Amino acid sequence: MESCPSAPDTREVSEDWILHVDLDQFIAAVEVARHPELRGRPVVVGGTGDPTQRAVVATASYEAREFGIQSGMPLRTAAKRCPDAVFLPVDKPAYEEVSERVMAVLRGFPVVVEVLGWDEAFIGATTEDPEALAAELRRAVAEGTGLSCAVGIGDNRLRAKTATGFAKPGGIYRLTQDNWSEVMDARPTDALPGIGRKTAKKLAELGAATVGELAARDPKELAERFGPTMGPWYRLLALGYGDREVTATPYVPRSRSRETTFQQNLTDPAEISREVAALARRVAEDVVAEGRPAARVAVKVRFAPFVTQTRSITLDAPTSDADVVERAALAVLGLFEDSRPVRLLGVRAEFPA
DNA sequence: TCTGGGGTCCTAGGACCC
DNA sequence: TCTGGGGTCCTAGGACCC
Repeated sequence: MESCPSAPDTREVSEDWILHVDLDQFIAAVEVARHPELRGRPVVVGGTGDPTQRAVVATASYEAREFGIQSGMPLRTAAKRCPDAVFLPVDKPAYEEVSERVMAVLRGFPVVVEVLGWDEAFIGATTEDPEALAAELRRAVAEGTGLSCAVGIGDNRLRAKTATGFAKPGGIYRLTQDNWSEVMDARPTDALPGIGRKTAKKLAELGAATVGELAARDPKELAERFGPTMGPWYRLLALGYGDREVTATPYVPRSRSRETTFQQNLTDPAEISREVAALARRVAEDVVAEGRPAARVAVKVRFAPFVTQTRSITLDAPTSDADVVERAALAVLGLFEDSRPVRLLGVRAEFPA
C-alpha cells in the first residue's frame, strides 16, 4: 500500500530500534543510594540479612563480586568468601518504588516501554541515532533516580538484550545482523539468553559448544534431541533471530504463588498442614487482588535434603474463594506419600488459559 | 555452593473419547 | 473382542529467567 502523500517521509533517516535497559546491580545500588556510607564497600543483599540463615544472595555490589560472590549463592558461602561484607535484608517495597520511578523516567521519552521486572525494560523507538537515545536515557535515569544503567541496542529483542551484557556496567553496545556473527560465534552457547548451563552441556555433547557451531547445526537433529519447538529455536537463537515487537500492554499473569523455606525442617504433619493452609490463604488474597478466579491449585514440597515434588488439581470451577483454595491445597497435600522432613512448602494458583 | 522466591514455557505420558 | 489412529485434557517435571 502507498503511504499517504501528505505524511512526512522520515524513512530515509529514521529506523525502528530496540533498546534494552538494565540497571547496574539494581538492589545493591538502591541500598547504597539510601546508605551512602556503604559506597565502595562490598554489599550483599539477601534473605533477612542474616548470613547464618537459609537464604541466597539477591544481588551483590561490584565490590562484593570481586570476592567471587554472585546472585543465587547461599549467604553462608558469601560470608565465608567475604566476612567483612555488609549483609542487608531484602526490602521488596523499596525496590518496587524505585523501579516505578525508573520506568516513569523511561516513559517520559517518546518511545514504547515494556517493563520486564524490577530492573529491566525493552524500549521500542524510531530514531536515526540509537546511541544518542541510549545516552539520553542513561542521563535521564541517573538524574531522576541516581542510578546507573547499561543499554543494549539491537535490531531485535534478542540482540538488544544480548548487547546489554557487553554494555555492563554503565555502557552502551550495539548488536545487529552486521556484527552478530563476529561478536558471538566463538562464545559458548550459554551466552545466549534462553540457554543455561544444562542445555549448554547437552549441546556441547552434540558438538555444538559455541554459538557458531549451534547456528550451523541441522534443525532436524536438534528437534530429535530437544523437541520440535526447543530444538529449532536454539538454532534460531544462535543465528541472532528474535521478535521485534515491543508492547506497553500490561502483562497478564498466568499464576500466583507463595512459598517458604523453613529455617528448621518440618516433621509434624499438623504443622505442615497449618503452613500449607496459611500459604493457601495468602495466595487466595493475591488471586482476589488479581480480580480473576483461579482454575488450578498446586502444592510444592521440598523434602530434606533437597528433593522437590509438586502435585496439583484442576478445580471443579474457577474460584476466588479463600476457603475453596485452602481446602483444595490441603487435598493436594494429601496426595504426597513421602514422610521425610520438609524443607520448603509452596502453594500456587493458576488462572484459566 | 548444603542450595530463596516468584514467575514462564515446553515436554511427555496416560486418560479419555470418537 | 488381543486391538488403529488422532485429538485433547490433565498432571509432573525440567529448564530457564530475574
